[in-house]
Parts: sequence; C-alpha cells; structure tokens
Amino acid sequence: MRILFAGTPTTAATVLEGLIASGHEVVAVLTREDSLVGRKKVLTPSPVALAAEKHSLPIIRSSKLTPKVLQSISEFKAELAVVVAYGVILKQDALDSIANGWFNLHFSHLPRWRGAAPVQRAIQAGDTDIGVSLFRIDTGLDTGPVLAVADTIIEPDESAGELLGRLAKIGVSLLNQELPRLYSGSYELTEQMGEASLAPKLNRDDARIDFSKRAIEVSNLVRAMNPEPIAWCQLAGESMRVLRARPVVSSIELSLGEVAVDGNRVLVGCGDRSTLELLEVQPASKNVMSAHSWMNGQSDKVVLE
RNA sequence: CGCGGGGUGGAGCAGUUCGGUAGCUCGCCGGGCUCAUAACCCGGAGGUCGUAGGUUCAAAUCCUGCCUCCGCAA
Repeated sequence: MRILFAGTPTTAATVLEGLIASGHEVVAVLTREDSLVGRKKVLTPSPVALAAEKHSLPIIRSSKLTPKVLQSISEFKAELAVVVAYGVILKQDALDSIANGWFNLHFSHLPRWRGAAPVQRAIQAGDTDIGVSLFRIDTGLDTGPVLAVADTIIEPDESAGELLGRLAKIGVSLLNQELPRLYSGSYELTEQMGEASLAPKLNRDDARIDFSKRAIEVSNLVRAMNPEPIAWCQLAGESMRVLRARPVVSSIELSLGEVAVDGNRVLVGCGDRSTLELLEVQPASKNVMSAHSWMNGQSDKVVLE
C-alpha cells in the first residue's frame, strides 16, 4: 500500500528509516519547513527531510496543510498516512484526503500524555512505565481511536533522548505488526479509555532547576530535559546546564544548592534534606564536562541557585 | 551586521588590569605506607600559552587580522 510518511524530529526519522528498511512502500514524505538553526541561523532541513533525501524520496516541506499543499500531496496517490511527531494538527479536509486515513504513532499509553512532549512529561512526572500507541487521527489533540499499544518500562536513569530512541524502535516493531492489518482492512479500533492528561511542549522555563525540590524530582527533571532543552540553574549569575545527575544517599549535610565534593562524587543539597549527585554539567561558554572536572576548576565555595 | 563568553601540559581552571623564570585542583607514570582504599606520603614525565603578523631589550600578558568552541536570543 502506498504510504505517505509525515514527521519532523530525529525520532520520526528513525521510524521512517525503520519503515523503509522493513520494505514498506513509502511514496512521499511530509515534514515541516526547514528552520533557521543556531547562532548563524543556518537554514537546516528537519531530520526527517534528511532521511528522506538519503533515500531519494519526494519531500513536501510545509507546516500548514493548505488546500494547495493537500493538492500536491494528492499527486503521490498515497492510500495511507503514517504520522510520527509531525507537529501539525490536521483538519478534516486533510484527514479526508487520504482514503485509508492517517495513523499516528504516539509515545504514550493514551489517553495519558496527549500532546507534543509525552516522553519528557512522563519522565518529569516520575512515571515508571510508558507506551507507544498507534491510533487513527481525528481532529482533536491525540484523541483518536486506538489500534494497538506496546508498553515498556522506563529505566530509572534513562534520559528522554535515550527513551525516545528506544520507543522509536518499539514503534517500528508495532508498525510492522499492525500495518498488514491496515493493508487488509481487517482491524478494530477502540476508543481511548481512562484518565487523560496533557503533555505540552517544553520551554526553557520548564527546564529551570529548583533545588528546594527533592533530589529525585530534580533528577527526573534533568532526565526529562535531556537532550532538549536541558535542565539549567544559575551559578554566580551565569546559567549552568545540568545534563546528567542522580539522587544519592549521603551523610553530608548540605544547604539548598550548596555543592561539595565527597570522594569521587560531586554532591548538591536539595529539598527535604535529600542529596543529588551531579554527573555532567555545562557552565555558560564552556563545553560539556564531567562534574568532577568542573569542580577541579572551582576555587571558591560553590552554591547553585 | 542579534547579545555575550572561551581557546594556557591528558581534564578543569588561575595568571592578562600594571609585559620580566608556567601556577592551582585532578589525572598519568614510578616508589612508599596500610588488613585495606577513587585515602595518605615521596619522586617524575608532560606546555613553541588557538593561529599569523606587529610593538618591545623582553609578550600567555599590549595592538591588528584570521581560525575555532560555547551560552543566551530567534
């Protein structure tokens, strides 16, 4: 069956690669417009666009499905659309434009964590399990009826990036398992059941560390915000990013944000007398470094805030 | 021309204001101590200070160009 693939970030690119490798007939790729990235504002294609180029697939770059764009999509005569983090809400005319419908691979066990950042929100909330849902898109935000779900455990030290990579692979397996049913038309959809929650997109304010929270919560934040947008705090007025950290047991008494070296561990005091071990940090203007290296260069008492 | 901060032995930093013998915290190598140690003690190797030019008796330090890395913003 002729498939239109729609997606934007790295995770979506991984799924696209998986579909192609599995022999599915991807006839065109829909992704968001190239965006200006970095200090030099280099016009950069999305990871999905790059993957599509690699396989010489036709690419439609658009962040808005206007009638004109839908018209150009229709030329590829796709019979089914597979969506992974495309980042655009589809309207009815778009949904109607493909005969067998649009199916979305969403990284949560719906209806939990509907929205743009399910994996990050799940980790931030301290969830210990998560799912990959395949559902038929309707006009709501991740509200469509579900075809299949694959669940998995969230490892205690797993970052959002690592988990996302794993979920993408699970997603490919799920698609390989379910696509044949969609091709044949012999499948059943189930309305979403249970309590819904929202997983809005992350911004920099979400990633601000609050050391009055307990170490486990700070640790969850750090994991959730890696690799984007990266949890951060302040040191002497400059921002400092924390890429990896974990809650530990320590006999050292530290005030909130106070940093101390204990043997080979770099500890920081958190709320409720809990302790967080910093593993990897990045001070402003500096490269990413181990917490140990960072402390080697500190001569005065260090307090994060 | 968006704002700003860096580039000094393997790592992280100080030293640059006011030019004059390369410093600190680690790591590494060798030895010692200990029941033991990512603890302690002793010794050691390792740097043309990003790069090209300029000023000077003398440049990590002052001047100019270039390369390169990064935070914020978008």
